[in-house]
Formats: sequence, C-alpha cells, structure tokens
Amino acid sequence: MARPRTPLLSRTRIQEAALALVDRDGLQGLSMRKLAQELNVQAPSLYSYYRTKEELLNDVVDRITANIDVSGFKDGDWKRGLIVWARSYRDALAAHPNMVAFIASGPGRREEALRRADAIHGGLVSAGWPARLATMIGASTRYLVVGAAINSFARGFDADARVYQDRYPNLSQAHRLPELAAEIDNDSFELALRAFIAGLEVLYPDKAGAARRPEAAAASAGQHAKAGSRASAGAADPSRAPLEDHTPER
Amino acid sequence: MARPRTPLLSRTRIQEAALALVDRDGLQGLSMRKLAQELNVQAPSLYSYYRTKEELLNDVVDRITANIDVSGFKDGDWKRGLIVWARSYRDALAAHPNMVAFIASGPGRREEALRRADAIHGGLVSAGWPARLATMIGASTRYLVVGAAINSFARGFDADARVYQDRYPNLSQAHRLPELAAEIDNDSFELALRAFIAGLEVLYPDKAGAARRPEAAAASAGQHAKAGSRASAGAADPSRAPLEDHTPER
DNA sequence: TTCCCAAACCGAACACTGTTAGATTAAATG
DNA sequence: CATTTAATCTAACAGTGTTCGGTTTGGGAA
Repeated sequence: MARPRTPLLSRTRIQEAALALVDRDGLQGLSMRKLAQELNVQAPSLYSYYRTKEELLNDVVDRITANIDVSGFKDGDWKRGLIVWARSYRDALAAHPNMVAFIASGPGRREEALRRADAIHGGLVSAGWPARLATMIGASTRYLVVGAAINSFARGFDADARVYQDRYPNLSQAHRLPELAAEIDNDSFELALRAFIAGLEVLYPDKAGAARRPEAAAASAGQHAKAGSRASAGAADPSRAPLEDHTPER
Repeated sequence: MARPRTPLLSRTRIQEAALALVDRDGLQGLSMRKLAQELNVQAPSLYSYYRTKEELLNDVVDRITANIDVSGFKDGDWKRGLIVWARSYRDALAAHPNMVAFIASGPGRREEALRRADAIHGGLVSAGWPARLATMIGASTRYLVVGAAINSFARGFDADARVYQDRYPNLSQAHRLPELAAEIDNDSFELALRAFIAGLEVLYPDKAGAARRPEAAAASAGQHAKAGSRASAGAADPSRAPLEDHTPER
C-alpha cells in the first residue's frame, strides 16, 4: 500500500486518536506505534504530519484548552470573569486527566494561550487593576487551577484515600472514598478560588489607584520564617517589599 | 570486577547521584545507564537497590521534601503556620526545578508526606478550624504551591518572556527578562498566599464554630456560568452548597 | 581452616521507545 | 503522456527500562 486516493491521515484525525488513546491508556500508554496502529497505519507515516511527538501533544493540549471561557470579564466584572475562567479552565483539565501531567511538564506552544492571557489581563485592567497586579492575579489564578488539577486528577484518587479515611472515621463505606475525594477536591478548589478573590478585595480595597499601599494586609500576612532564604533574582526581598513598589509601566 | 570489599553503591549514594544528574541534565537526562556511569558501575547493578526507576525517583522526592517546615503552627497561629509551610514547600521545589515535573506526574509514595499532612491538619484544627475545612485549607494551599512551582520552575523562564515583554514595554533590556519573570513569579505566589489567607478570614470570621454559615461570602463569589456543568461525584452541586453542609464528623 | 552461601557486581539480551533514510506507488500537474 | 510531488511503506538506528544468568568475593558456620 502506497499513496491512497484519499489521504488516510490528517492532523485532526491524529490529534483525536492520540487524545482518545491517552484518555484510555494514560499518557504512558501513548506511543507512536500504538497510535499508528489505532489509525491503521505504520508509525513513520505520522511524521509526515508532525515532526515530533511533543508537537503532536501540544496540539492536543490546544484542542483541550480551546473552549476555555474568558468571556466573563465583559461588563467590568472582574470577579465573575476570574471565576468563570478558572472554573472552565479546571473543567477542561478534568475532562482529560491523563493529559494534565504533560501540560504540567513544560512550556507548550503559545499562540492561543497568549490570546487568552491577553483577554484576562485586559479584563482585569479595564476593571481598574494596575497592569502589574493584573499580571500577578492572572498568574495566581493559573497556579490555583493547575495545582488543583494536578493534585486532583493527575494523582489517582485512591492516593489520598488513607488521609480521608483517617480523617473521617465514620465514613465506613470504603468504596465511596473516590467520590468523597472528588467532592473534597472540588470543594477545596472552590474554597481556594473564593478565598483568593475575597482576599484581593480586602488587600486592595481601592484597586483603581496604584499609589496607596496595603500596609495592614502586608502586616497580617506575617513575616517569613528564615530571613534571607527568600532571596530572588532582584536585590530586595520581594516578599517584604510592597507589591506596587516598582511600577514597570506608567 | 565482581564483589568488592566494600559496596560501591548504597541507596543514599544512588539518590544523591540521581538528583545531581537531574539537576544538571533535566529529568529527561536521567537514564539508568547514565546514572550508573556517574557511579562507575553498570546499569543492572542499580536494580539491587531499587526495583524500578520510579521507586528511586520517589525516594529522591522524599529527600527533596524532607526539610519542609511544618513547625509554624505551634502557638495556635495558623496563619503563620500556613505561610511558613507554603514558603518552605515552594523553596524545596524551587531548589530542584527539574524534579517538579516528576512530582506533578503522579501519586508518589506517602509515609513522610502523610505525617506532614497530619501536622498541618492538626495545627489548623487546634487553631479552631473544623476538620473538613482544615482538610480543604491544606489542599488549597498545596494547590497554590504546586501550581506556582509548575508555572514558575517546570516551564522554562523564557516561555512567558513574550508576555512580560509585551506587557512592560519600557523594559528594554531583553536579557533581564528571566530575572523579571522570576520576580513576578515570586510576587504572584506571595500575592496568592496572602490573598488566600486574608480571604479565609473574611469568609470565616468565626471559624471556631462550624455552625454558622457564611452567606455573604458565598454570594460575593458569584454564580457559576454554565449551570449543570459543575456536577461532581455527589448529587448536589457543591459549588452552590455551603461548605459546611455535610459534616462527615462531629 | 575450610566450606558454603549469599551479597554485589557484570555481560548479554529482550522488548520497547522516538525518529530517520530511502524506496515504492499513486495522485496531481504540466 | 511525462514528471513531479505527496502519501505511505520497510528497515534500521540509537536509546530506554528491565531481566536473566553468571562470576567473583566477603563473611559466617562447621
């Protein structure tokens, strides 16, 4: 069999088969040969469409994250925008748990993700947040979503079973532990998201002006334990420095 | 060469060499043969000490996370405890960025991690938090730390360079972008941590009693966008249900 | 001291991986 | 109809984690 009248493959078909295989057999279960077999083809044929396995997986990630909803910032309602975005982001990852490890494993291609980041940043800025804080809020929210996805979906649900079992002794039916774990994971994510947003309102009651400093907030956060260990790239200790110190843009 | 007078290897020596190799060449750069070569030994010899590569890597993770500080909960100061824990956790991951991808890739062994989880849970409970909320707060904080570590260390710093560059146009020296990225990552983590804790205080002003419900807080978090998509294991929608609804223990 | 066993290492090999080179065939193009 | 080009193939390479069986030796028992 050589060149067929109509191509057997296409990037889309390959993506779909790859995602299905990962969903079924896990990330480790995806090999180019197994993927080719699923498509009734030999492995090297795939390399006419993708130069590398990683390039293919990045497209799969794009496909997964394509429907993330960043439309909630419309009427200047940054809280709703953030919540809608974070939830739909998490939902997208939850739909394909076996892909989470890859998503976390390195910088993928940008492009679509960059456009979303711009939408979020723009939404926050037009709601009154200074640019630098907007960047940080976007990053923080991403931390939350990705961290929650990893701890909830990437790890098997049974992993933390002992924790829940020890902690909730009157839950006698061990077979319901996965359900309980999923419920706790979900509630934890919601708690983290809501507390984070509520905290933003407390720390920055007058977010419109970047001049004022939230002294009380910084004080309530306490000091770092080991002084000096918090050194980062810059000269000053950023954990102590007020967040608005250096305003890189005007 | 066969059996030497004194063993050439030991689990500790293997762990150290493996970690050094990962730090130097990345997670992909660690193979059993290269590791053996670093130890002046042949690859199969390693299997006398570790039955699998994954088992070895799990021990390396244990080694990395061994010094995480959970001592901050001592005087019932849960805020300090949480901050000290989260920062030392993040510091531990930051010290070995190439290991973060593995840590995120699945459930490792427990044991030591479980003891730490118990310390944290105990610290929160003895500070007045109900057990279920304590579990959720611990999980949320872990989300933050792991998410921040992945977005900051696992992905290369240059990944988000375009974002920062576009966003801070007056930063003309492109070579300082990695420093700026590290600084923003650090500040974002600190912001997330402080906002989360401040938000907890707002959402649960009377954490000592688990009876009262934070209606205002739940309302301020807004509604979910797509109704029905938030379905989890349980029957009811947990994002709407107050967090204290089902109290699995009394 | 001698005997023996188990400890500690090694060589060879298996099944698998991502990927490349080059051949083959058919479709598309002039 | 001739030629190029596109789609697939076979064969192979270098590398992976891991297992099997063998070789030598150190340490405890007779």
